[in-house]
Amino acid sequence: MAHSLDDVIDAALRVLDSFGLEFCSMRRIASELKVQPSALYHHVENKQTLLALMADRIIAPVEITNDPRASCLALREAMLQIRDGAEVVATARAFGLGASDLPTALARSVGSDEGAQALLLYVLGHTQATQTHRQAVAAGVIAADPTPDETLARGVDIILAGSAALA
Amino acid sequence: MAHSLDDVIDAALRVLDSFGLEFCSMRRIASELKVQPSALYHHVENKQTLLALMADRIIAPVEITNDPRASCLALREAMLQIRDGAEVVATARAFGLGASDLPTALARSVGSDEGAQALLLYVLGHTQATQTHRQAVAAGVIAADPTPDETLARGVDIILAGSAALA
DNA sequence: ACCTGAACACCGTTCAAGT
DNA sequence: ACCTGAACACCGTTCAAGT
Repeated sequence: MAHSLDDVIDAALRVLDSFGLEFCSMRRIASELKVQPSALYHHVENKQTLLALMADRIIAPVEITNDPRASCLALREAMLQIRDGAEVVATARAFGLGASDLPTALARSVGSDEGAQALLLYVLGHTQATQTHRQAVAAGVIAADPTPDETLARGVDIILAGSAALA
Repeated sequence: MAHSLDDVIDAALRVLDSFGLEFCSMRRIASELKVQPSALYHHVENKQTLLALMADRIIAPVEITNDPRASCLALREAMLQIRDGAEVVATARAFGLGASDLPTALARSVGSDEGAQALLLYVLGHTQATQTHRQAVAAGVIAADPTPDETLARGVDIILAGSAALA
């Protein structure tokens, strides 16, 4: 049966979660769908746009409310649901693709554009560090950290306090 | 004449600046040195460690002083000297390689670890955005921004104010 | 509309062998 | 110590052609 764009994105996210971004190739996604690699290009222009669509799907469940602190924690949770989720979202964002309403929505609830940007970059970077650290632990390369990774909230509070002070 | 590790890093940075990270392959670096690709593996274990060495070289000129604001601006300047410089430093850092003393030095002058991490992630992300934006302008994909990119200082000030407030 | 098959121009890395 | 030559197991993307 013929596949849809959504099927492609689903398959891509499955491959991502199973093998990681490094091995999330067009060819693997195609074989996950039991289809030739060239078939993917009927649904998607290139790999970059597929990655942007994946990023959008990853952050889809996060609601940006009036509470920027809660929004940041929700963003983190959403990205942690899938392997290399933060890296995918960060790269898509770095290339100016996808997730473009998220920073503007954050800016509204923070007050300043720079505060919102700092907040977003901090959450992305911090969560990315969390995920690479977890993978290193899982691979046995490193020992599990005694302190949990709930330092995120503190960083968020710092940026929010600074935004309020320089409003 | 036989090449040294430094020659390899030099050639890699030359290829990076000319073609960008996307095309900075081991094979191109080798051909820049007029050498077979396999020859590189005599100097470097794999591509990742070479990237970390490149990152270290890029940020080598930045001095971390007691003035975190000046340190951040210096870091930005250093990364802007070379094409995709911020991306190289960010990726190397994300993988836990290279540039590892920089955040600790920053933390000393900021007070809190979270403040230093937020500062670093902000500078890396902001500078990366600057560079991709500039490349988009150079490629004619987008019009030059009317406002210059000196919003970095404001974001830095926000994070510093927050760090001081929550000390 | 959706896909196949084949091709093009690449990758990173390994390894025996040369000097 | 430093490098060559050849190979292995991959990439992303294009394009004519099929149904």
